[in-house]
Amino acid sequence: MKIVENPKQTKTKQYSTGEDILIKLVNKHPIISEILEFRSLTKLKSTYVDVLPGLINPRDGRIHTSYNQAVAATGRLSSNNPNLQNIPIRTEKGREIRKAFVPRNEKYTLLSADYSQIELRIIAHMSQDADMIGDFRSGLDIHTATAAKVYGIKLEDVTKEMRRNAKTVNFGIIYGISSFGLSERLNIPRKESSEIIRQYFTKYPGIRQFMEKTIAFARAHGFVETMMGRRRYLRDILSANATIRGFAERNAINAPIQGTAADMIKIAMIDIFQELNKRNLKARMIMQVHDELVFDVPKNETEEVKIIVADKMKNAIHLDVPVETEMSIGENWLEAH
DNA sequence: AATTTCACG
DNA sequence: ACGTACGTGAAATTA
Repeated sequence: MKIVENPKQTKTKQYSTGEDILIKLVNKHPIISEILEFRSLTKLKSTYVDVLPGLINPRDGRIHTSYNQAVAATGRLSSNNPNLQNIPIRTEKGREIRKAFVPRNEKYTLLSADYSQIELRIIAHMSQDADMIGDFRSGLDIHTATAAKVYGIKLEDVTKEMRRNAKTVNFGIIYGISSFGLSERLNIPRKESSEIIRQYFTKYPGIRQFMEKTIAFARAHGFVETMMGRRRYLRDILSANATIRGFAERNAINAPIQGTAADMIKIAMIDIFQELNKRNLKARMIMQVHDELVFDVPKNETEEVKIIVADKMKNAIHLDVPVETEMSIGENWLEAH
């Protein structure tokens, strides 16, 4: 429609119309926001609403997924046929879909338990960064603490926008951030994003050292490891092509963190399974969504199961920072979350 | 069959 | 000069 100077194109020379691109064009033409709304609604309809009812098993009236243990390179599970690890939650209409996931009958309730900021806690532990460990130990809201450090202000002076930016930065750290990537996500100039990253590494020097050490290890050995010794091999870590090498370096940083979180929840799942059996409880672990476990629990077992789940999740792998979980129950998956 | 987009953590 | 945040799976579109 010629509403932008240099339209971004995909590698096959088509005009990019992904959400990130369109959002930047919302003010250029009234059609843009209509397209975005249409896209989000048709996504929900075609992927979930039109499909899931047909997948109900007539034998038991329930939907069954498969969990793959040897697909994700980091050690995470993946879920398919259908994927129950990407059920909507972020939009209002999406949340209606999540409400359809309910306990087996009226005597049962759904219990959801999830780890709080587990990957950041793991990077704090693995890097042994004194400041980040201190922030977690003092029970501070980590994104607020990061904002105060990066902007050089007091905790109480952190605005919502600053906290939101710091949260984006913290996520970026886990993924192997670049100033370009951060500038795109925060919609700020490269100069500003570079400055934020520079400040971040000044305040959390252990994090930078951990990243450098991890990449050096990958160069020397050709793989990186989680705390439990799970390896990810990185064949491109010595590539002469900077782009390809950059991907491998970000994988080197991310895999030990994401992979350790995967190890942790898997250990918790084994321990919980055994404990439920040992106590002859009727509660059943029915789903895993990377940092969350969902249980179908007889209402009279809820208090006992909550204690077991919290204990096994928190104590699966010891970290030098607290490991915290959030849990709640509900008449559907949205309420329980 | 490959690519693009978008749902989730 | 170049490309650019990690991990998935499913549906629609393109070639």
